[in-house]
Amino acid sequence: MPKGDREIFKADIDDGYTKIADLLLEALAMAKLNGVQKGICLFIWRRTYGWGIKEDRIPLKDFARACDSSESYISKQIKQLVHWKVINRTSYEPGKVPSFTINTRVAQWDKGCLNVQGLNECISQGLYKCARVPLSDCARVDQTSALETQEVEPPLYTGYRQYINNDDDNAREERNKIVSTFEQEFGRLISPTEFEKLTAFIKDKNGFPEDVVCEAIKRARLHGSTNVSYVARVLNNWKDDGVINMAGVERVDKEFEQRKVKGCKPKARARPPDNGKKELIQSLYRS
DNA sequence: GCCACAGTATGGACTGTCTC
DNA sequence: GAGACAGTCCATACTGTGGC
Repeated sequence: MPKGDREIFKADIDDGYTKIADLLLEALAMAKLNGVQKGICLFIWRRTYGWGIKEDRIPLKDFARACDSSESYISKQIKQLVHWKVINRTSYEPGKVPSFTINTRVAQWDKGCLNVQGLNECISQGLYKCARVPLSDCARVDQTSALETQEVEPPLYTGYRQYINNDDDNAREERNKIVSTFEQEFGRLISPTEFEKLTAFIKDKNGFPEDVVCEAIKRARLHGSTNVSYVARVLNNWKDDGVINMAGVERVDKEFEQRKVKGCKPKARARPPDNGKKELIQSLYRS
């Protein structure tokens, strides 16, 4: 419920908030950018992550108003930020409004604007850890708990960050496939928790190949669900049916069609016990 | 096809602020 | 006071789009 605090310009997360990865905040704080350049970054965050999308078409006019600057100066600063790889201009045709995204791969930001080594040292030295016990939940927004499901604890987020920063080609390809499928189908960014839940199906001893996980995401979307629990249910059902790859998925589909033609009732699915969710979480921590 | 308009890109002159 | 830097303003060029 909106508190109406916006009317008196008192910020409150009940009136809306934007989920930003800590690493981006830490990098922006350290980046040697001028005021307008930081304003441009913040405005892109607001226009993209603030609405759960990866990129948005933003005209110079909007930037100029949001940053209280002129369009010509904004144009110059955007060019500089694109050159530094802090932001990406994903589509640009003269005469058309371009699309922008933030480059989440902070290591790619130009050395001229960010001391990556220094940032890494600050993180490892615990500079960004809160020195005091938080006064309330509002005083400390923990993205992994307050803004996500309450069942998740920091180790998952650490794993996610390590994964996001992983430069290994295979891992990057796997991440791209799952993350891009998720975000394309569900039209929103994947959260660390959701990411861990899905990759757990791959990391498992008898895990699925990633194309099966991607297929499950697409099935969920087809059935009107954008919930990762639905995806997990689909994958668990396939596991019960002995599916190990895409050929298995096709086999299960054919069997389903045949049962439908014969007029048989669909196979009853065993509902997981109430503690199933708890076990899933525990298994995530074990892996 | 022509024209007006919308939108971005760029360059240069200028001003204001800060530091040494 | 000089120099560096951030930022503004203006003019111009270019391209796409839509109306006639």
